Amino acid sequence: MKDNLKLENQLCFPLYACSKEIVKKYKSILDKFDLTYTQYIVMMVMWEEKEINVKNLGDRLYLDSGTLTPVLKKLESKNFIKRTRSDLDERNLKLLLTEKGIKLMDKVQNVPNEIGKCINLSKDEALQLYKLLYKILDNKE
Amino acid sequence: MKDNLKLENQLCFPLYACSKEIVKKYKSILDKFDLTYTQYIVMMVMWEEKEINVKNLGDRLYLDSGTLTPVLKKLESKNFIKRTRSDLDERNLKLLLTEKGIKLMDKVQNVPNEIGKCINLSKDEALQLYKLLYKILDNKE
DNA sequence: CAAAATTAAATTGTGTACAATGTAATTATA
DNA sequence: TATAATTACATTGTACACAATTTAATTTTG
Repeated sequence: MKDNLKLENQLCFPLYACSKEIVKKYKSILDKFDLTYTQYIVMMVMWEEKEINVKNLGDRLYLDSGTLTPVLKKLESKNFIKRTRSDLDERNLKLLLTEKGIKLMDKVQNVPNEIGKCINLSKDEALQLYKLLYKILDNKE
Repeated sequence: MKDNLKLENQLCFPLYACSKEIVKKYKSILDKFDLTYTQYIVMMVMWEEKEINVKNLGDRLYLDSGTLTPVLKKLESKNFIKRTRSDLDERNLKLLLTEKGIKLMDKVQNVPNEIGKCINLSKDEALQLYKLLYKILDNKE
């Protein structure tokens, strides 16, 4: 058997496995805030943008409406966001933070720190990794 | 707003996004072999091991029986593997390659190469990334 | 040795992901 | 300006992914 099909020689497998393991870690941390990882990254964009439509949100998160629609409905049912159609263009769904959604930001302040503790990389290594990942991502557009 | 909750300052988000984008790329390449990405990495382990049980397969792939059972049934229905209980310990499900499963290895020889072309990293950068990812993974055990 | 504990898979329920398609609103064009 | 093309979002169908539970087989222990 040639080595090129061995799992240990793949670059993509550790990427896939690592992503899953870290999302799993997030789950254990986010549970107490009644958030999933996907809901959490949606909220991160909301805290930055205050107002955004599904299309632009999807562009930021590399997700499409098929994934986002149910997630956004869930976040609305939890009263973290509000969903209303734009007046200017009724195709656009305007996403807005609620009071509860704004308050959530304070509550999760320590999440990035907690996650950081689970990843045993030095500051320099983390930065290296960050740059390599964005180099791949930027190429895919 | 503090910067610690900005999406662009997270290390985990590009990991998550990158993983998804690459799996998507795999999908387009693996389609012609009637394989999904998950089925493909299961087959990679099978080609290496010839025979393995679900538990050990899951340890290799960071997947549990809840995920693997339906994937393995699918691979069996496509005649790539055979599933039989072990004689020595009936709790163990013995996974074996079929003739068709062995032949599949030749057909996908070029997949790693095709994927490589989608990732614009130098050999050195790819190795760096590989090491950083396994450093995180090894810590999670 | 019999009951308890452990182990391996399977099952169930929830939540993504994404391709493909559908629908309604808006924009471009003949 | 009516129709065609495009756009934004929702829906449908398929395939993971994982926590929690169940079931059956094996091992440990009192």
